[in-house]
Amino acid sequence: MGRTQAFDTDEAIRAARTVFWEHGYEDASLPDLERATGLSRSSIYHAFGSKRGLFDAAIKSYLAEIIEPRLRPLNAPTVAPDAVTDYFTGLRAALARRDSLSAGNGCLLLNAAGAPIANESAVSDAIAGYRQELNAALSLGVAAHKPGLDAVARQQLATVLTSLVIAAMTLSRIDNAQALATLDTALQLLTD
Amino acid sequence: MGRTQAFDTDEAIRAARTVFWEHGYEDASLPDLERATGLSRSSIYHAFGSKRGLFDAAIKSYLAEIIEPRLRPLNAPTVAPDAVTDYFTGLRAALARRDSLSAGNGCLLLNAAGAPIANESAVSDAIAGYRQELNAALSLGVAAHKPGLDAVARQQLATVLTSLVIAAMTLSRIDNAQALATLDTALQLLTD
DNA sequence: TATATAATGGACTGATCAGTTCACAAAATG
DNA sequence: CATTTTGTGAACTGATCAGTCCATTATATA
Repeated sequence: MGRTQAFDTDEAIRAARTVFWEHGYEDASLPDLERATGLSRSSIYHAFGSKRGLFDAAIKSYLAEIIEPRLRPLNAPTVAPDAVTDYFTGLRAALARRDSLSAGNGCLLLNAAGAPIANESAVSDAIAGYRQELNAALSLGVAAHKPGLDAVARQQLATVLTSLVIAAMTLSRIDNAQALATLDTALQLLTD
Repeated sequence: MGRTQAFDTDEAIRAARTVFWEHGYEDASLPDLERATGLSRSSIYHAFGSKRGLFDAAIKSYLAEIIEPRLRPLNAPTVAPDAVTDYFTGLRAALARRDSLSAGNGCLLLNAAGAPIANESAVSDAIAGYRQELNAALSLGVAAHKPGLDAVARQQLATVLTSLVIAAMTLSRIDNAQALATLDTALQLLTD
């Protein structure tokens, strides 16, 4: 029996995820990733096969640990009436904390949407899937928050809210105030 | 008196603009730019100083030739009631033409928002300014389309429409159908 | 403790990057 | 037609890139 792996795989992925989040895929260099993970190049290649393999793992980690927890109340068996507004106030708070990764770097997935890596179908599928899931979750949240709405109006509002999220995350890097104002608009729409 | 410049500067910028639009700033290589413009490296550096200088020129060209013409009816001294809906049907048509640069590559500026080049303040200022102008123009269009709306509701609708545009452009690379559906939602909101 | 197994660090590869330099070609004036 | 001014292409520079490879180190078992 040989030695066992010294580092924690998930921890390494989290460290790499932060690098990709801050720099994007193409601008994240292997020295950057080595530094952040504390692993040497050969260990990275042994464990993940390639930079792409590590990025794919980072995407899965991002979905599971960043996106999914925030959407969980909206996907619960019974959805609280305030779950949608809670989602937006929570996201707003994250963007308002100027030192947070979300405030400074927006969304790992959406940032990739405009980059060359988005030409890889595995990546673009992940982004498109994320948008779909966000929309579906917000639609459930809207249904719980405004039970009187018919299906068409509910879907329309869900699409609007989804787009407000996407726009806010896109803008957060560029203009924090505009990003916060965008989320405030979402909250206004829900309290009208 | 020496010889005069043989190539058309604006034409060269347009060619470079297409390269940046398709590849983004960091992934557009100088050989790519040489090929597209038909200029040699030294001519590019002589005329534009650097890759960044050429990119800045491409941004200005994009704003002047792509963005501004589409917003012009919304910024006219008197705005037609249908100017907003025309804006969205026009943008939708561009995204529906699958071979168009917008359909395949979204927005040159918004793509840059998630890239490392967005850390340059000149670039992020241009993107933030574009979003502001889009919002202001759409607000004027909303005012002409729904004169009865009070200022708060008008600004709220303008922010929603702005975000729908941003989301649609962000998605166009990834999922054309979702991008078109996003713009359809904008048209629904305006005809309600 | 001997041995097998796997993690690891560092040197290396070939490609590509943005940017520089320079000798030469082209054209507008006198 | 000679001279001056400037545009231009190709070769070059040093840095950095992702990825490979191998000798060495560490550790879990028998």
